Amino acid sequence: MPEVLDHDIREKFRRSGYTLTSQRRAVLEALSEARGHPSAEDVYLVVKRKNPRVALGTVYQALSVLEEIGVIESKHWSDSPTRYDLNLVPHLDVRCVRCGEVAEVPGVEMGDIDQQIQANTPYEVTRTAMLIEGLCPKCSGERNGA
Amino acid sequence: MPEVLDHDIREKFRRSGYTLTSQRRAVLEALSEARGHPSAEDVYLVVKRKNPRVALGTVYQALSVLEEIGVIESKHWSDSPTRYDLNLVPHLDVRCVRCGEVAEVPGVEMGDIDQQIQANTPYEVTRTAMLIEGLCPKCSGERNGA
DNA sequence: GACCCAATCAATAATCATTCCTGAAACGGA
DNA sequence: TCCGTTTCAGGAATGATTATTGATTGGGTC
Ligand SMILES: [Mn+2]
Ligand SMILES: [Mn+2]
Ligand SMILES: [Zn+2]
Ligand SMILES: [Zn+2]
Repeated sequence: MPEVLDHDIREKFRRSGYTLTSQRRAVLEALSEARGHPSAEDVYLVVKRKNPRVALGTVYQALSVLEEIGVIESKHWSDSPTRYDLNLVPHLDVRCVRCGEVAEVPGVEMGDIDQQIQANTPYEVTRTAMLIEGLCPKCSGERNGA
Repeated sequence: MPEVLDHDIREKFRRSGYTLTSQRRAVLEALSEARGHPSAEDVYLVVKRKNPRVALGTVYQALSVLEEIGVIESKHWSDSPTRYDLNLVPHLDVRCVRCGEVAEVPGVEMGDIDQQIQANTPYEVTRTAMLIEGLCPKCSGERNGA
């Protein structure tokens, strides 16, 4: 198991005032095990394997705290529960509309889109995100096969 | 009232095989009246003013049909019900995280982002969208005033 | 104009992700 | 150890959306 709880994470907890409880640690570990982009439910199932007493609500709370202090990120697709991501480096993710699998899309240059957006609206822009849907190779192949 | 039911729309109904019922026409009209980016509930309230018998479920059904045949578009933000838009020209919209108001963001050049995305994933990309959140001028001003 | 059939509708129940609530437990400092 | 605060587990509640179902409608046919 990689060193999930590095200095950076401990520091973010310290600065935020939140305590690093065993449940929050467990959620963090589950998130790094389930190397994909798990939903709250997915995380819950992993956490429960080691500690059957945790409730789904607790996982939601923990995820919310972790996101608030900037340790994880959430991504939202319509027609799907929220997915969580340990990868804090800005990047794009694509979700298969058929099976739900999420994969990263590296190497896309977004350029100055964010500045362009801010320059063209009187709103104070607080968040921008690229939403990508598609068919994964497996589902794309099965479309009229299997 | 502008000519909402232009040739284009009638033609899309004809080609799809769906019939242009009074309820669907009412939803379309409500959508063009509520010149913003109304939710299904918003549309429902407008429709109900003229025909109190329509049910919310009917509005959802009508919106779904209208989107399917390409007469309207839906946009999704987390923490908000789906918004519907008569403006079919590709464009960006920003939503105020405080009051929920949606406004268009003109003049942003997305460049070849979509091609870049498709070139960098084995997925067959079926949809991309830019999600923008912010504070509208009014809410931004009130942040530490009013 | 009466009749027929398929499409559509209204009303309501069900679903599902997420949040809220409550009393109990754990933690940290005086 | 005692106290106040934070966190937790469990379960109920919420809110948007979808599914179900039986009734209604409307357009074509005789
Ligand atoms: Mn990712
Ligand atoms: Mn718009
Ligand atoms: Zn797939
Ligand atoms: Zn606002």
